[in-house]
Amino acid sequence: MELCAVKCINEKKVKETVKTLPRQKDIQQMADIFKALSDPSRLKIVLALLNQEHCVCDIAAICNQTDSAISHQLRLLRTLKIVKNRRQGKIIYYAIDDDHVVSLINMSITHVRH
Amino acid sequence: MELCAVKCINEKKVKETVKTLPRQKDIQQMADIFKALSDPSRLKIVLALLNQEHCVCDIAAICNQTDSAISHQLRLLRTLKIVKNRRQGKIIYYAIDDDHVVSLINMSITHVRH
DNA sequence: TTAACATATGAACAACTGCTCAAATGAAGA
DNA sequence: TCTTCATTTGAGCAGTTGTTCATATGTTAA
Repeated sequence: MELCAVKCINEKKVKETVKTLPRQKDIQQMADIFKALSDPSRLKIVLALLNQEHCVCDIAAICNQTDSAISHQLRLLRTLKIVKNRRQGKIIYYAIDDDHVVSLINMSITHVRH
Repeated sequence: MELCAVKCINEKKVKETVKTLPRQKDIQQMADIFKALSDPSRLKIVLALLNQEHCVCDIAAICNQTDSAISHQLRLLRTLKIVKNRRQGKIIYYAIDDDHVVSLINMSITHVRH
């Protein structure tokens, strides 16, 4: 049914730029990583693990949150393969599992510090 | 009223890591930048502007969205100083205004491409 | 003026997010 | 076995987010 058609101001520029865009799938994947780091409490968890591995209840202490809240966030981070865990008896230790995320965070730290 | 106290497993590690954390204000600011890039349609806008400046309705064409939706997103990106705009008659051109964000995005592009 | 056009804005709303609470796992020691 | 402890899970919810729609603003040309 296509109506309208005449609307876009600079069709040439539009086509040029469209060519340079990543595939939608890749854009989604990039957004997913950024989203994982977009919540302050979740970012704080990742920042904490940047220093060294920690068990869930230590992370909760560091972040001033309940174990449950932390566990929910860790699950999300695990799904995105940003963190990994290992069990040692009753305790489960979490650590960073993605070097690219480390780079992203370090870059954003230097950004904040001008 | 402080109760509990005995709970944390490794108080030494906790204190160590707490020392390494950025200030809460900085964590919030980092999260804000990541949040700006965490929505696929907003990220697509920034990716488009990475190539060259565009007017609102061109961006809408590139992103397959209404002018209004794009305008709302651009306002948010402007508030965060990620994009800037200049007027030329009726038309308003938007462009990237933050080099750090460019670096972040380029890094995440190489990430997605392994 | 007036009309046409590009963009911005505000309200409304469905979808999503992060937290809490209660209950379930699963491992270790008594 | 039973109990304790660290962690996980699911439901429920308040708060937030992205979009749409209708309307407003501001610029240009007639």
